[in-house]
Amino acid sequence: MMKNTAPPISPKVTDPKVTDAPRALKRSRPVQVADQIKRWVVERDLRKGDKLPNEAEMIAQFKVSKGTVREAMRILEAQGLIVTKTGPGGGSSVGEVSKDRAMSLLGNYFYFKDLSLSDIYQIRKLLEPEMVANLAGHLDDSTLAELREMAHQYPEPARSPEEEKQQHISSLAFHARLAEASDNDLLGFVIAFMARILADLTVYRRLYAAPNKELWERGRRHQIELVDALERGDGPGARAIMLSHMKGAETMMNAQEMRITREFMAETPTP
Amino acid sequence: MMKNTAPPISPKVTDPKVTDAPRALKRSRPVQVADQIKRWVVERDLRKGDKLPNEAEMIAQFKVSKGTVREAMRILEAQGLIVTKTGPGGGSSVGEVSKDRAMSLLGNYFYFKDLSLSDIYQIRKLLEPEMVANLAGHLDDSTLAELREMAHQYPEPARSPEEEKQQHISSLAFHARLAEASDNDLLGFVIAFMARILADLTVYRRLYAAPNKELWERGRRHQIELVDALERGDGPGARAIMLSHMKGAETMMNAQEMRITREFMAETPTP
DNA sequence: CGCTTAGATTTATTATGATGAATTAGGCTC
DNA sequence: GAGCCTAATTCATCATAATAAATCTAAGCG
Repeated sequence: MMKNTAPPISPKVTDPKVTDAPRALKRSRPVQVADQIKRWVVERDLRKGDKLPNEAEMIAQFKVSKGTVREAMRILEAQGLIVTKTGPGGGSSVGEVSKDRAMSLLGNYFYFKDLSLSDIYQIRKLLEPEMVANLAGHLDDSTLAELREMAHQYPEPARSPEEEKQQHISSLAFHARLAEASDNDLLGFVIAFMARILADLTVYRRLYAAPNKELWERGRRHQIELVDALERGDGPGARAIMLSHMKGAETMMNAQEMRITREFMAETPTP
Repeated sequence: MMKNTAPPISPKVTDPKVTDAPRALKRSRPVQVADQIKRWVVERDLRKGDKLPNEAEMIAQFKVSKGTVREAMRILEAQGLIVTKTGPGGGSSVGEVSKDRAMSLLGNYFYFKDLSLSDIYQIRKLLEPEMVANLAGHLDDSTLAELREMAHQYPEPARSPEEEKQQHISSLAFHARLAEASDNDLLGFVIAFMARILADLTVYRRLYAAPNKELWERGRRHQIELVDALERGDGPGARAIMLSHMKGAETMMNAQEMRITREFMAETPTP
């Protein structure tokens, strides 16, 4: 598609090559080159795995030095848009942005923002029930089995703070797994992102629920009932269970007054 | 400025051959350096504006060449974590990630994801009513005035497709402005992000509502009533109006079956 | 005295070329 | 034909030098 010559997209981005003389915007050359490569990719509708020209060609194409090209590549690589390999058949190619990287980059933004737990739970209470209502009856057997296993992973209440923490993280992984199955990618992403923030809080700030046996037991029962409801396609039931679960979790967390992790999110190296 | 003396941070210059850790990842040197700088920043709890060592010091610190340091800087810059200036007193400093950049980076992720309009509206219907309920009674006069002006900007139905488009974008800007005022940064961000996606769709794909006079008039009335409700602190009323508005907007959009923009989100150069 | 501006200084930016490392493809041996 | 070895290709890193941009200093001018 989009085969013809004229680019149909409005170039509100100040093209530094075209408008070079009068309005030299103070974007560095590597950034300009990176932008040009982005446009180049979009215009050709390249997809994951499609290859880009090699370094030498780029140098010739853009009339810049090798260092500049390399810096441009690093920019694109940092954004997850390309991957680069050495050797014959190597070079740079289009790489789809991983969910992990997207969450890390977004996490960097909220590093400066001081999110509160109630901020997060306000959204969780809205989104997670909706998501499971969508999911009911739409999960395949292997996913259901996986969820069921996660729900049953800790049959007993925690006996140590460390175990408590593990259970909390495991519970968040349960939610992240649900999010992964969502048909609505944006909904799933936001939910998974919140789960990750909470997990990071748990790890870095030793945030975990006070060892309240009753609340914990109810949380576990919720997970199991939820999987049941999902399996039998009971959307409203799943929604209700999740809402109840969110309220319970919020109660547990609210005991902890806590601010968002002051740590740039590390990218988990999963190539 | 910076206490001189010994290099304070562990300069575990990982010689690519001698990686002490068993999980020796094949991360390139620029990436390693970038990671170390990130750690360095976090450990000192540096904030926006705090300065990093200059190039020469980094070269000495990390025992790498100039080019490697520059590539590392470009990585951090691409993520919005640092800004660099030339000249005396220049160099690199910590820069907080702008909302615009965060949205662009996240948009790159969804570039590959084919979001649908119904995906977006499913979430809007949940989040936007909640947000305005929070906002009621919490807006200062200038914000209210600003919103009111936006709501009144187009007193007449559009007479041309181009005007229609402008009105649609203006309406989205109204929602983005609301999101900006949200106390809940995450909630505000998600809503602003969706508004931006829809705006990009409008611009790039000529997506705008069919010129339905009645629906448009209702949308406009909604905005005005909403500002009124916000001003008098009527949370439930604001919520109801927004929900109704979202349903109306969804109806308009659903006429268009449309997929998300196939365009990397351009960063608007707003320093 | 105050303002302007020419120059010096600091710092990043770009360029060039040489050497090294990683990976694959193809050929060679058995 | 399987497995190893060599060679070719491509990026990765380093080193050096020249350039450009921003700021500071202070001389010069009115």
